Order: sequence, then structure tokens, then C-alpha cells
Amino acid sequence: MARMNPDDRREAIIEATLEVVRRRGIGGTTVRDVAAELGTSSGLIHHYYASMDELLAQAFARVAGDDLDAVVAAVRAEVTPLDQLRAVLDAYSRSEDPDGMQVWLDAWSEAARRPELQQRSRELNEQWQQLLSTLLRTGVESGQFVVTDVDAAAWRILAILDGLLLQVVAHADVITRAQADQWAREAVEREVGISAGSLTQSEGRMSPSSNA
Amino acid sequence: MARMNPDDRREAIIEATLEVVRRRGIGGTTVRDVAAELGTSSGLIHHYYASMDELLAQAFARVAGDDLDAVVAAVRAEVTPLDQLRAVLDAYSRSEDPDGMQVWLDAWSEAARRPELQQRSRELNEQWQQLLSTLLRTGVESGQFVVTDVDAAAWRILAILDGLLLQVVAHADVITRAQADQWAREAVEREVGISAGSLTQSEGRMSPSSNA
DNA sequence: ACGCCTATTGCGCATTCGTCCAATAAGGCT
DNA sequence: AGCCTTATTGGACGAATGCGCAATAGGCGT
Repeated sequence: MARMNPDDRREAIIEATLEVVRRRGIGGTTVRDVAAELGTSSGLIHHYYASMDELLAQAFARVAGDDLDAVVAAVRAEVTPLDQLRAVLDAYSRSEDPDGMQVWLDAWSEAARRPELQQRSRELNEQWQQLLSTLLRTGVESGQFVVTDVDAAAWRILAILDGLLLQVVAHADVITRAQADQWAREAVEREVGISAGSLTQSEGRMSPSSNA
Repeated sequence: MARMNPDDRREAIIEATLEVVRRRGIGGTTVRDVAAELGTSSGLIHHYYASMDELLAQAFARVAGDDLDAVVAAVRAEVTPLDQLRAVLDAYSRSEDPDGMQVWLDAWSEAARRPELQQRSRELNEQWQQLLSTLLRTGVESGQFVVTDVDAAAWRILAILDGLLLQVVAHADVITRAQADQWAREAVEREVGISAGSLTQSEGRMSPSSNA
């Protein structure tokens, strides 16, 4: 393999790792698989990542961090809390392919056995929690939302979204994604005390990138 | 180890497997671990279960079925829909040790790659869904619950409970179990249109006038 | 009491894993 | 050109895995 800039190499390794993880799952990913996917040797992987645990944690942090960044950007692009909340749900519902969501399930499952993964997962969860909490708080302060306990509401919304993701990934053909998405929206509407349908997708307002 | 009736031995192996799975997770369970837990040899395990996959699948089917049976029994023991709903939440919140819940996460994660697990997981999910749906329907018919879409409500409740389970298992020290449990109860109360506190687990049926 | 069936043992085999390391090659610098 | 840093290789190593198998022992029918 051609010599490469260290930063680019690290990046390439992460991408190759994610490709394998999507196919085999976190628990089924080996160093040799990643090396083969990249077309290099296994030793090179360890030259850049001290342990397999660290590599998997960084790969997960990468894909999860991208998701979070996308949502943060989508929220920042809106002004009213209602539009921001809708942006969060839109981003969540159209977030990548089903294989990408499988990574989350794997991460939660493997967190108990991989310390670094658990640490990353926890950090990201807290950031989601904070994003939603501040969003709800501004909505309450401006009088658009009616929420008695902001933290509790933020947590419940996260639980609903995680539950949606779980059902769609694990039991794909029992529940359609669109249906789950709609039901999640109704739950959130009730949670923040706005009228039904307020959060329905793209109501007179189209998101800039419509393709997936 | 003393010679044992084949049926009893198979049962003992399943129980030992579950004990190990609760501690190490599905992916981290080995034949030797099960044998050690049982106090026998690894060869014995293979004498009764042809492969490790078969053993794990049967063990999961067993524990998941037990959980469901326990909830069904708890529901049957109550008469009013409100008490039944409370029974479901009680059973869910006190279902075994936190380590036992790790099994569900593992199962969901591996479902995508192991057809037997996915099939079993799907069946159980549908049974939970049906249990909740009929429970809610009778509550609506008797006028105690106010629910516009029973199926949607049942699904949302399941999503909340799964989300609760997920957070507690994956991020144990970020959120306390009691707190998550309380928040889930509040969500369910809102979902079925009953006053706050109605589902608080307490032996004495308090009048639904207490606040949070 | 004897013999047969099989539950049970304990080790070995082949494989695969993460990790490590000495050797090699590539490319920038003087 | 020569050198020197380091990206890259490819295999070795030890541990751990699922599984197979020959040997052992416990107990029931006769």
C-alpha cells in the first residue's frame, strides 16, 4: 500500500472499520477484517490504534458524532423552538440506512463489555439530553411549549426515539418506519403540549436536502 | 457430577447458561463458562446441545418467555384495567437484576444477524403488543382510559419501556433506575389519559389527587 | 451379581483472536 | 547521493474459542 499521510491513514482506517462494522456488527469485527477491507496489513492498524477497543470506540464516536453534528446544525438553522424540535425529529427519522442504525444497537449492547465504547456512548447520550433540554427550556420560556419537568420530558423523548430505532432495526418487517415515525411525533407533541399535527413532516417547509 | 435425568439435565444447563449470560452477555458466554457454572465438564454441554448457537437461542427463548408469562400472570391477577396497567409496569420495573436486562440488548443487537433470535424476538414483541393493546381497549371501553388510537398508544408505551431499559443498562450511572421508572410511569399516565400519580406503585390505592 | 447403556469426563485439536515485533521500503532533508 | 525518520509489512506468539472423541463411571434391567 502506498505511503500515506498519518491523518488521512487514520481516517481511512476508521472508514474501513465502519464498513466492516455495518456488515458484521461491532462484536463480529476483527482487526484482520479491517485490514482486508483496507487492503493492507493488520500490523498497520495497530500502528495507529493501540487496541481494538480504542479503534471500535473511535469508529463509533465518528458515526455517532456525525449524527449529532447534523442534528445540531439542523437545529441551529431554525429559529423557533417548534421548528427546531421538528428539525430534530426530521433528522432522526431520515438518519442514514438501516445498517447505520444497527451500529447504535451494537454499541449499546457491547458497552457493557468495552469500557471505551461505554464512555463514548455515555458522552453522546448526555449531549443529546442537553440539546433537547435546552431546546425545550427555550420553548417553555417563550410560551410555546407546556412542560412541567423539562429534564424528564427530554429523557422521555429520547426514550421514544431510541425505542423507535430499536423496533425498526430489530423487527423491520413488523413495523414500517414511516408508521413508527408518525407515532413518535404524536408522542412528542403530547409531551411538549402542542396540538396534534404540529410536528408533521415538511408542512409548508421543505428541508434543503431532500435525498438520502 | 451426579448422573441426572436427561430432561432435568437440559433444564439445568439452560439455567446455568442464563446465569452466565446475565453476567457476561450473550456474546461473552462460552461453553467452558457454562460448564464451570454448572460444575461439570464442557463435553457434557455438547452432549445435550449440538452447538453453542442452539444453546444460546434456547436460553434466550426461555428467559424471554418467562418474563412474558410473569407479566401475563400479573395482569390476570388484577381486575380493573388501571390495576392491570400498573401490574405491567411493576413487573417491567422490577424484572430481575439489571444484568438480566443485558440479555435483551444483546438479543436485539444480534437479531439482525441471527435468524432464530430475530424470529423469537419478533414473536415476543408481538405478544407484548397484543397484551397491551387488549388491556388498553378494555380500559377504553369501560371509560377509564382515554385513548384515540389504541395500537399507536400500545406501541409508544412499549417504546418508552424499551428506551428505559436501554438507558438503564447502557448508561447505568447516568440515570438511576427509580428515576427512569418514575418518568416512564408519567409518560404512560399521559398516554392513557389518567391523572398524574395514578400509576405510582403503592399498595394502598390512593385517590388520584396527589401531585408530583 | 452381572452386564449393558449412556451420562459424564477431561483432554486434545484446529482455528481464530488481539497483540507484538523485527524487517522492509518509501520519501523528505541536507 | 546518502541518511534518517517512519509508514508499512507479514508472520510469530500466546490465549481462548467451539467442538470431537476415547475413556470412565454410575445405575437400571435382568
